[in-house]
Amino acid sequence: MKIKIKGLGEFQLNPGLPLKTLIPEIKKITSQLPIGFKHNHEYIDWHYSFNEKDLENLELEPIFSSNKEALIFLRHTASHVLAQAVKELFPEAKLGIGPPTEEGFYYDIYYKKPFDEEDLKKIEEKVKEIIKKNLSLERREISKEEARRLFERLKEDFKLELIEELPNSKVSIYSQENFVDLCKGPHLLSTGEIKAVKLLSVAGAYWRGDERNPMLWRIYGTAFFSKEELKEYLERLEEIKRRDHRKLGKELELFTIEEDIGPGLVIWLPKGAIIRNIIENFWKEVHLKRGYQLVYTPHIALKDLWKVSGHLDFYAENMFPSMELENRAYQLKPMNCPFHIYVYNQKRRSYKEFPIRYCELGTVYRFERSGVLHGLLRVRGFTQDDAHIFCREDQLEEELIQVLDLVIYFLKIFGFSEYKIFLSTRPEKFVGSPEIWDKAELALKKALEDKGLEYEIDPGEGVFYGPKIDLKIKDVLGRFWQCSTIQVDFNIPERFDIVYIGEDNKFHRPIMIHRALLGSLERFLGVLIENYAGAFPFWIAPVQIKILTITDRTINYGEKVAEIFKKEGFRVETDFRNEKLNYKIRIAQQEKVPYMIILGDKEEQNQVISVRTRRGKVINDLKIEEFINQIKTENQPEYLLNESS
RNA sequence: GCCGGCGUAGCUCAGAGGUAGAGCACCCGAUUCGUAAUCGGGAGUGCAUGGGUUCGAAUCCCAUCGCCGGCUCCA
Repeated sequence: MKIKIKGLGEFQLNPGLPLKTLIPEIKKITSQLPIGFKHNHEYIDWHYSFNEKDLENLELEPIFSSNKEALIFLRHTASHVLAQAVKELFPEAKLGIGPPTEEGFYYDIYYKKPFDEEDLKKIEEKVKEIIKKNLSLERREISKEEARRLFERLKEDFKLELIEELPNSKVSIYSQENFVDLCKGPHLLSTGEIKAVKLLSVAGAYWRGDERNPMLWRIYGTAFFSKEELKEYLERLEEIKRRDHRKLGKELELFTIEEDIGPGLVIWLPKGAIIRNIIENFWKEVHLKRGYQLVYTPHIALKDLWKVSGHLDFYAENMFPSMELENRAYQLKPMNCPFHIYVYNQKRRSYKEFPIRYCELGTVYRFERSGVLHGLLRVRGFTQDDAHIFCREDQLEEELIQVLDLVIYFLKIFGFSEYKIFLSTRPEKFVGSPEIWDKAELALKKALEDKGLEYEIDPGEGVFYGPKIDLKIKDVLGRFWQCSTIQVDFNIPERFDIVYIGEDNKFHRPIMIHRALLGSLERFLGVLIENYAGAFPFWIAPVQIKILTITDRTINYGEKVAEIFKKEGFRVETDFRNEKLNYKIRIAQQEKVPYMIILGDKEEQNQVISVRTRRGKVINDLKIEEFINQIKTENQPEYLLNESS
């Protein structure tokens, strides 16, 4: 039978024989063997064999080591090597699952005691030994019955559980040396193809992610086709550590989370608060321009409000418990929506008024389990850049498009031009009828398609009152963060029975869109800190200019210059201390101040300034007005947008 | 919440049963020095909190709180 390989031609392959029997033949054509293949979105490795029926019209797409997908083969095999190493060192260990991931691979393994650093070291050595032996892998398809017997003999309880859930009557197993694992592949030809591997950490993980199940030990590692790539990856990890917003937040005095105040509760220090203030002002300005109306609402409300809204039925586990006063129960707000309903309800609404857009930087409190808190990215009190849009059904799509437009505008301003978009559909616990949900989901879909945005469906991940679009933004290091969310809601308007008078003089129910563009200011600022590595663009830098004197003689001139810049509205600090210039530059550099103005006798004589940027560029003898003009443009939020386009 | 690790001056960290230390920051003094750390001096912590073991605990044990890495969950 013939088999086609894209770009390499046709080959004679006998049914039942693995692809790797073709290697001598293929080597005649190319010196570079593919790592594996792809067919109809499925990965196929050299160990696959086909029957006659499979082979009809089969054309494989080769995957070479330069292709990102080749890493899946590599890392999957690396995880098997890891499992083999653990089994050799700890024969009683029981294997869970061991898949490749975005960045590497892991294997979940049950053992009577946790693996510590020492164990990890030993395991890594063993892994390297196994790689060095360059063991060939084998793939076999066996019946479920046979698999059951095999893994019973091996006492692999978790594998037995997996076998029972596999849909086909046959399952595949991969082996190397005396190690065998239930696995659908794909894998490398042999362990020696793993050129660089490193085990990174161990952590507990529930079997199948369910907290009712026993806990296994998850060993994380990563692997590459070359040592250089591994080195690059490890350097990237270092870079991530350097950019950690918790570390930078402390160093740059942006915010603090104090044990005495409470976990997940943020204090904005002056330097962080000014950034937040600048962003908030910009945000308000843009919203007012785009037809939103600004409102303010309280932080607590009577418990009954949350009964009506459905939060107490569907969201209670995320809410702080209520407090009683004068026989009435109050509730700290986890969302702003019910309040905006009351803004809407201030008067009888006409169809002519729509769309009505209320926005608020609303601070909400949500109870998050202690183990999930993480710096600014996951907190218990946060301020959403929230808005609720009330509109008619015929306006829904247009409004959604405008919201998408606005969110893309905001993200661009902050340097985020890439994102992943998810459409989250109806969850298990929901309010309203399935028909209404379908309608809402369709509206979101249409808006995305109108804008030509690609998206993935996230089944069952909607909020209890409606489906949503989430945007995950990609930062400079290629990591994704969820910030923006756009939600359609047909339900809460119904629960609060809000209406408007239509053209037909009858009551109608408006539709509500909930949306947060930056998400929460806390999380967004956390992401911003990491994205800019603390070196904020000029318009949001807490200190924009630092004035450094060379000797005490120029302090007077320094004060004069500082005054000029302050009067122009720039955020200026001075360092007139009796220290060497080098020292002052070093400090300003560490504070990541965009511009240092350096003043000595020469500058004073000519009434000019010397400027040093935080990137080390020096411009001597600048006229003050000239520099002011330059930084005035740079002080605009849209400055970077225009620069890059 | 669960699993593992950690918790020493404002910050970064050393000390691992014999009574607490370094660098930076801070205060004082000298120096007035042109693009990433000038020199000298001084003050400051009783080791997250509570309990226990011991002649003696920052060091060992237990509990609580918090943080870190994961699991689960989310803006």
